[in-house]
Amino acid sequence: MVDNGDSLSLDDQICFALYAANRAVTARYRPILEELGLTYPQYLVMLVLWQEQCDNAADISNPEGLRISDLGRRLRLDTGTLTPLLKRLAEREMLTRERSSRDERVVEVRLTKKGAALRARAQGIPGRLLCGLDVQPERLIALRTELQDMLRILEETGGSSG
Amino acid sequence: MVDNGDSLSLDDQICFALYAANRAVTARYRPILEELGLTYPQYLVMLVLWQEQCDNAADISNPEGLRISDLGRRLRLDTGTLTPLLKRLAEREMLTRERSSRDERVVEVRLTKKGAALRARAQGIPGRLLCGLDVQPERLIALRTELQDMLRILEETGGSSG
DNA sequence: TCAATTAATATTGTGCACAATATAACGGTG
DNA sequence: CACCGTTATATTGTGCACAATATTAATTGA
Repeated sequence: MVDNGDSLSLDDQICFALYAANRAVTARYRPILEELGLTYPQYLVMLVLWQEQCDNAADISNPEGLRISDLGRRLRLDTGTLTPLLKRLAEREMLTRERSSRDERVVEVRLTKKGAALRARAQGIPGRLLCGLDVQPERLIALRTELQDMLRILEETGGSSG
Repeated sequence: MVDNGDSLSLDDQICFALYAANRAVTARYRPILEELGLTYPQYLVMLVLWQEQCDNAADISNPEGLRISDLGRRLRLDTGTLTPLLKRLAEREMLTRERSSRDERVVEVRLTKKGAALRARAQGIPGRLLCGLDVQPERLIALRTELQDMLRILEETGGSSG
């Protein structure tokens, strides 16, 4: 079973392994996130906002807010995905969307109290997921590192030449 | 940077690494598959059909065809995804959808000549992708194995108990 | 100052994913 | 045969993803 990279067998394709594993993990998250009223991409957005709030804990007034473009950079998502997603989260009062007064093009996203409070309920989620998984933590960390490396390589060797 | 599984940091989450890497790989495929007029999930369907055709090479008449339910099992997709996808591929004459005469519930999917011929043009795709990627093949195979293991574990420890 | 350019977000359209439900066909039992 | 539970696929509705385009605001430059 040598993989010279030219096989068209489904089972030989790393791309399919990635595709199927990703959906399986998302499916595992789904019922847990449903308790919080979040979809998986919405959860990722909240993770960024919660992180941001921690980083800005020193500031009292937190005047900045996170731009949609910054969210997009972190999550690798564009506005076609983020705009409606953020509107749904805003409808549920998890966050606010406000035009920046300094630059009217910019929309600043901020957690509401409700959104910030949700963090406590999300705290146990990563643990609960790994819990049901019979895999050594070191192996998961190794896998994560490999995936991050691959992502970095894919993003660095970007566009047209190949 | 210890990961006890309780971090809510985006960068610590294997789930995000999986999510982002999957989309990055899919994005890398997109322009190549566009040459064949296929989306990425459509490509996966074609992979299964091409494989099936190879396996049945001994049969001359190939009366069986692949059931939608079999496709779904292999790709881990349900009819809500597959039915419209297969209709689009049928419109483009890549495959045919026919009710089984023996069991009218079943829809049998078969490659057309055009669909079968596309295999030749797809042959080089895995190679072209890995080519632009500065990663040792062994590392990719190891990553694939890890992902397949994870998928298996996720599917075995299935539903409600946790 | 005002046209041109750039930047940030929004909108539109297509194609997945998936939950929930519907439809139709099979298979067995009385 | 009529009834019933099961199986296979289809349909509907919601929510991503992403390409392409539009909109509005800031910036630059004659």
